[in-house]
Amino acid sequence: MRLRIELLGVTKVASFNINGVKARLPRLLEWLEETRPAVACLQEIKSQDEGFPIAEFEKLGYKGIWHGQKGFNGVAILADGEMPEEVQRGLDGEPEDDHSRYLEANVFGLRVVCIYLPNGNPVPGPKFDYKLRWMKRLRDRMAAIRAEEVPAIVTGDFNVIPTDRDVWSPQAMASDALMQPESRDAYFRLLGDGWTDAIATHNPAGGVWTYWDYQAGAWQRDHGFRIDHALLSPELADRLAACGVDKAHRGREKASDHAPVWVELRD
DNA sequence: ATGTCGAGGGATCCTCGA
Repeated sequence: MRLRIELLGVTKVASFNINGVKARLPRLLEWLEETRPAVACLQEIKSQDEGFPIAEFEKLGYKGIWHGQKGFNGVAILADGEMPEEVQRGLDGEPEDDHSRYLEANVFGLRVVCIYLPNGNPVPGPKFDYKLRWMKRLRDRMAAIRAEEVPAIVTGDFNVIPTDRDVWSPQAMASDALMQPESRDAYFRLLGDGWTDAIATHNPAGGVWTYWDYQAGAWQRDHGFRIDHALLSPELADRLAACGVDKAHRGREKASDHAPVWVELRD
């Protein structure tokens, strides 16, 4: 019998852009066993629904829901010993949008939203326009969740570098969609609506990265930035006990280009 | 200036997306 996390008085919710669930499976299973989050939100599973290896997670005691598609994108929510109750998949407002980037569920008394926000490069262009429209649609949905006054967390790969303190070199990234003023404005509008950026709150000086490119020796040089976030509703913000980045997992063999982020919420 | 992955289609490489 595993030590139940409830005994510790906290619920750990983690997010991990895994960059391919099949390619990453050994690393992902090892991360779940070592860090044992109550809830794990996954992005970029890059798998169709029928190819998602749920049986491997069930062996570790996790249950889950997922929203995949062929080739790229795809999100999932796993929970330790409890089946997430799905609330919504996909965002309203653009019926022709067939990207699998949004999954929302109730689990462990929390509303958990797992997102993979569009990258938006190159700028300008249709992909950047899509990113900004998607952020508007996300804001609308998050406002509706706020109105429900439930303890809620929106976590995942936001593909937004919030401030210059969140990137190793603002100059090197200046033309990137991740830190355009429009991207940042849309992100800070979410915070202005009452959501708390957990990692930023606990690390006001910045310098925390969640992503290091595979190219140009970015990991070895610590050329990273912070784009994976956990946003807490007012009902949850006061319950934030700790948060962090599992940075060491980025340095392992066959690692994702992202490191997991996590929060611990007092019960 | 450049440096890498993962998936998919169709082929022992190319394209796309990041």
